[in-house]
Amino acid sequence: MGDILRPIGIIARALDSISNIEFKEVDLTRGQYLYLVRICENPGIILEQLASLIKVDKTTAARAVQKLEKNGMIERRSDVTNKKIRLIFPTDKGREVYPFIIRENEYSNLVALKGLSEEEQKQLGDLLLKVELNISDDWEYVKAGHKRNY
Amino acid sequence: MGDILRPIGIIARALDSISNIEFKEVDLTRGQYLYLVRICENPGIILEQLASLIKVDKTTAARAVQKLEKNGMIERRSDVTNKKIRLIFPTDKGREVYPFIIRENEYSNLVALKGLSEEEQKQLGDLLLKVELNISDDWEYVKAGHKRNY
DNA sequence: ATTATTATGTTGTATTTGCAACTAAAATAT
DNA sequence: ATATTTTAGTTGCAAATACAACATAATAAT
Repeated sequence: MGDILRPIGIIARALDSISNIEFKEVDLTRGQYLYLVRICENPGIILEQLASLIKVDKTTAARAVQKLEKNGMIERRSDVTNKKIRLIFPTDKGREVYPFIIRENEYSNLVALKGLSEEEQKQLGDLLLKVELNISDDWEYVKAGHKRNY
Repeated sequence: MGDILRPIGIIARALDSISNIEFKEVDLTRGQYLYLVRICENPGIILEQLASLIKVDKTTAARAVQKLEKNGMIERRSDVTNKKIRLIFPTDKGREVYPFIIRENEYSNLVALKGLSEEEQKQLGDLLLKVELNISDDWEYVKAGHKRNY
């Protein structure tokens, strides 16, 4: 069976590295674009959902969101029915940055898929979604402190 | 055109997160397994090659290698013909850890590919290699300080 | 109704990551 | 032969990341 972990890691690091360099132009520091796009697309999302969506530790997400708030990109509102949760929304400033992120991501996607047929692109996307589903469970399991046996 | 950046990022973070937790058992701190496997498979590799292979900043690789050296996992030897480079080799201790890393990675790979047919697995692997090639050039380009226009 | 458990979020601390700037050897150009 | 550029590696700093431990609200169990 072929290994997919390594190419996936390589591609992910390369893309993330490129994005982080390019998003300095819109005053986003390392990693922040990840959170901001999700918040723009899911206004009212809560922290734990956000962390789970991105697959990042919740304390990392917490500090990223704190920083986005401090920089005026997002704002948090308390819920009326649930005093514990804090709903996260993009501000106007955050919404202005959003198209820039999308444009960059679309371009990187274009570069990544260069030379693949329409059919191949679709296959790749479909297969990656399956892999994402497969691995998500193990991530939650291991993060929750459980031990996989193999 | 479907987006592949997001699933790839999600999968990569999830897998890396799992690995980092599981490799504490063999006294590897975050990220170190990445370097150690490559060094074991390419004994005598130099730092810049290693960084480029993994797609990580060379200063990050430098510090990871320093730490692996301090912990007795790898050793560095100077080259006779080239005074500038330092060849990196695994130690016996490093070589002992290697099979553990491989076993964990193979298991994660298995989980990731669950439910995919042999044919699909092969396709996915082939397509990812193409994507890796596509994006590698842009990574080198942007890391070298150049600006992409899109 | 009270207790136990889970869900959501935060802070302390240690470590990793990477950009900037630098040194020096090697390779290339003049 | 000398000067220039590229290659390889390092250190200073600032920031991100995540584990541990915690607080408290919400939910479930008794």
